[in-house]
Amino acid sequence: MEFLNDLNERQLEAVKHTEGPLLVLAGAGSGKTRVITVRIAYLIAKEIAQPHEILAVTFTNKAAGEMRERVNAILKGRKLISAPLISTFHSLCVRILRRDIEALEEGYTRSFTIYDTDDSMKVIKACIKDLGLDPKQLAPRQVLSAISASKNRGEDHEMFASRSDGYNEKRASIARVFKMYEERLARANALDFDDLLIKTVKLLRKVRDVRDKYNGRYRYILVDEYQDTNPLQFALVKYLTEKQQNICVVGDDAQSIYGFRMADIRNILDFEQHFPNAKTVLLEQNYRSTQTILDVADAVIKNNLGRKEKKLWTENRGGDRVFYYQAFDGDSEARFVAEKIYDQRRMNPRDKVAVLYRTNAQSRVFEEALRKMRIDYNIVGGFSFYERAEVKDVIAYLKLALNPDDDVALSRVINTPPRGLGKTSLDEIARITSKRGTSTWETILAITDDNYEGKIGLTPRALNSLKGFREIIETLRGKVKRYEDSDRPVSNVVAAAIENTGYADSLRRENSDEADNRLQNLEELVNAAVDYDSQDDNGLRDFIDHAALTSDTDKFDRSADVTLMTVHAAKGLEFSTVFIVGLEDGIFPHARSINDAQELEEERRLAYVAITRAEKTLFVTHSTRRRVYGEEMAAEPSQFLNEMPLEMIEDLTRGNSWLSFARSDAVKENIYAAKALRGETEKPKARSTYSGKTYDSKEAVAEFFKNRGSGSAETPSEKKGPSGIEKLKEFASKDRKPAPEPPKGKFLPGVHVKHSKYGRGLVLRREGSGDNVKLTVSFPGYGQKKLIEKYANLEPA
DNA sequence: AAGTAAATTTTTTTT
DNA sequence: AAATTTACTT
Repeated sequence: MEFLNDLNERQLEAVKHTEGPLLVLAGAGSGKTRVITVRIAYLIAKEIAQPHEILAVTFTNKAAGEMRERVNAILKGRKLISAPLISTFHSLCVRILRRDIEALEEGYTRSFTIYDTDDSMKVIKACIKDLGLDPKQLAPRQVLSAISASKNRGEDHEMFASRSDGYNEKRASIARVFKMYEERLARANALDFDDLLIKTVKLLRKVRDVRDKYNGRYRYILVDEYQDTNPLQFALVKYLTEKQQNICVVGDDAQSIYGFRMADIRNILDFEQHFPNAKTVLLEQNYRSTQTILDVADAVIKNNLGRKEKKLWTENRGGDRVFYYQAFDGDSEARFVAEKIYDQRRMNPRDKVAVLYRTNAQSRVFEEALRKMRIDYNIVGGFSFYERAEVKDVIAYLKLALNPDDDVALSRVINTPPRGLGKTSLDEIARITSKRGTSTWETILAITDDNYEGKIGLTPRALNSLKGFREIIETLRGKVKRYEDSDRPVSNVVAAAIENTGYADSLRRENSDEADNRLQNLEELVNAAVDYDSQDDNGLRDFIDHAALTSDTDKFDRSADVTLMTVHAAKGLEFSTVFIVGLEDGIFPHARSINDAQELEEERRLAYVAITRAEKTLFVTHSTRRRVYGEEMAAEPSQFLNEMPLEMIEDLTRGNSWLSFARSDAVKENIYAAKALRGETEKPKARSTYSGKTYDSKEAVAEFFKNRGSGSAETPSEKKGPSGIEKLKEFASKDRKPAPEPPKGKFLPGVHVKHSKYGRGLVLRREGSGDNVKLTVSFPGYGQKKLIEKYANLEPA
């Protein structure tokens, strides 16, 4: 068993402890995936378990795929009769439900449809409308996330309603939507992402036979990224391991970054209580990064309270300092990154580079800069292939063929391509449907029947179109059956859904570049289907499930030289060189997390994840101005930059930067200010709730913007002159299209003001004119406030 | 009914 | 700035 040789003692301990519950607390880069994969291989090679008796669960398809690959690599050469099941939580649930959901006796059948977030949103919107509620007051987005959060806590709509009776009108409205949403999903034989888990847990809880079956089937269960499990996933694991207790979980509490999806860090912290007699193995040796990078990461994460103490160490030598750059604006930040990548690629062509940002919206400028420099890059996230409208349309036809009660799919394609069934006709069909209380498809069947008795407010032409649509779907359904046992069950039907529904013809008639492009995408979909036919002998059903459960983060290509992605998407990956960009207050940490201590800690863990992705070289950048919603706003450095040890940072900014100011003698002499810069003056209690800029808490430090008379990041040093802000403006007018001349003597973005209640703050944004001027001002300790200039009584500060 | 222009909103993070 | 929704033509 030579594959055990390159494990350290701790890792070996984790691999060999096969019986009973095992918790592996694995720090970043400590060989977590290696432990899981080797453990699987060990179980098989030692014949402790048959391959098919092993279940490994991950969160992403990407992780599952990689794990599968690595297990295969270790075991290559051995003839195996079966394979371990390595799956995501959601695919595992689909697999179980496709077999056994009918045992739940809730009316769901095995041909249920999966609704993705988009589909769910459509149902929510329809519910809000049909209940006569105002979508302005009850944002569908909010409703959806409230419902999802509730579901993930393990509640149903009745529990939600019972927690909300009485005074809270909004909650009561949400409860009504919740109820209707559930009814509609049930009627459509559809499950949303949360339901996949909920129904599986329910099934295992209620039906003894089913629970026994899966308990018997999977004798060894492994869970990756256990710190990201939510209560439902925990329940699932608990039920699946009930009998044998051979559960091995691997995770790192410092990398818990899915709180917004109800992930509960206590699952990992309390593992020993949940599973008595659990053994715990701590992996602290890091094989990925330099000591410098680990020290920086550690300095940042130390600011979180309540975590399992864990100190990573490495045998790797010190390494470079962390490179820092302050840019003038988003474009120059991107240009800097592109240039550095260019240099890096020339010096070390084999090294992989990643650009990590907080939100997907930040990717654009970096894409443009890289394209200008002719650097090939790969981008993870954003638009996925399966999210394209034309692909979703065709998939909707296929879903409809498998489950015609799927109302969302039906409404998507009933008039796509246009068949003369406009709003009026669709409203009438909806009216009859809600009167009958059936699915839309059944209404269509009824009213297109020549013997239909009821009143139909449809024009003969519309009714005729409807008959045509019915025809199309029924033909497609026939094809699914006909090709089921052929050797191309998927691609034949996919092709039919494109050609025989009038979809392709309609695109061809358009005769535009755009339409051509869409046709090409559909060709790609057919290709994917052909692939699918040749690889697995799974049917159309699996193909559709795959499309629903595969996400954009799954398309990471390890061979790409340069990858752009969010920090979330980067979890579990590693790169020689990492750029963490947009380290600004309000971006990273995100503005929505800044006023909540818990969420701020999650942002900090996110920063920790980002830093620890780097093997050799780490760049951190921020910009002093940033476009948000199309408007330029002043931006302050992220508090996470403050938390990094200044002596480990090398400033690459040309001219003065926030960092050079932070280190300047003037500040160093003022010990208090220096400490403030490092965030060390906060009272312990205020610490975790503190939301302002730490260096701003001392007046001397706040002078920063004023004092750096030598100009912006881009301007080489000059003699002291006008204020920094004026310099910035001057620079702006030279470098780019002349900005509209702002009114003089007013509170412009970038100036500090004084407010009677909130004290000193920085103007971020100014909108409107005359008496209607609205200002967005950031007050340390109070967060961002929107003020009407006329009434706010601000003074220059 | 369908296409276009105007207005409005949007950004966390993801299975 | 871009995308989505609504209002308004034809």
